[in-house]
Amino acid sequence: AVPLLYDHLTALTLGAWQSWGKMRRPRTSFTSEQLIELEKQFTENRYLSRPRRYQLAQQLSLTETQVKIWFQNRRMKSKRCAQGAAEYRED
Amino acid sequence: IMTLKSKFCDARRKRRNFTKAATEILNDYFERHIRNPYPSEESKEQLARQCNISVAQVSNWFGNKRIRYKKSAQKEREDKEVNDCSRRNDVIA
DNA sequence: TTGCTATGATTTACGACGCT
DNA sequence: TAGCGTCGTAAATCATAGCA
Repeated sequence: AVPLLYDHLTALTLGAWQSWGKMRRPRTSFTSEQLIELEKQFTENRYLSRPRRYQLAQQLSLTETQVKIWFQNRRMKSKRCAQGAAEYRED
Repeated sequence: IMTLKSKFCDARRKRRNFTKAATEILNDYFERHIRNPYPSEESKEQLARQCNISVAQVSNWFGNKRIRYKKSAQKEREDKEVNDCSRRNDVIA
């Protein structure tokens, strides 16, 4: 089988990721302003509608995909925290 | 970096290294499954019990181990290449 | 005590697969 | 088929533990 340690480095390198169409976006670090607003919106509603996603992306200068993925990751994080807390109570 | 809010609810702040015994168990599993170092959920649970750490910590450990193992292997290959080149240059000179 | 490197945890970005 | 959901992970980065 050998799922071969996924290698993006070979494909990536230098700022050439946009030209080849299907390359992974380099990991960017969101600003604290972006994070604060994303968190605020997340507490309002854990799921995004298309209009809200578009508006938030515009407002924060992120792509809609980045906002969508951020919410997906954020939901996973909140789930991890919840089950971590549950585990702790069982001790 | 490190904004006020995250400063207090970040587990990075209070981490401890795992015990030698735990690290040995994890490393042993990794070496024995070096061709496919992806433990199943059940294996993770077993390792977690043996090491007295959480399943999430086992996942973190394997994630870190895989990428760092790969990087060290890459670096070793690069170094070897450089060595080969300079050895060839020595012969030429 | 200081400065580095090792190490555990967290953060972006996807691939794979699910469901509608 | 499009498209958003979860799950598991790669890779980069963070924060600090721990050692020379």
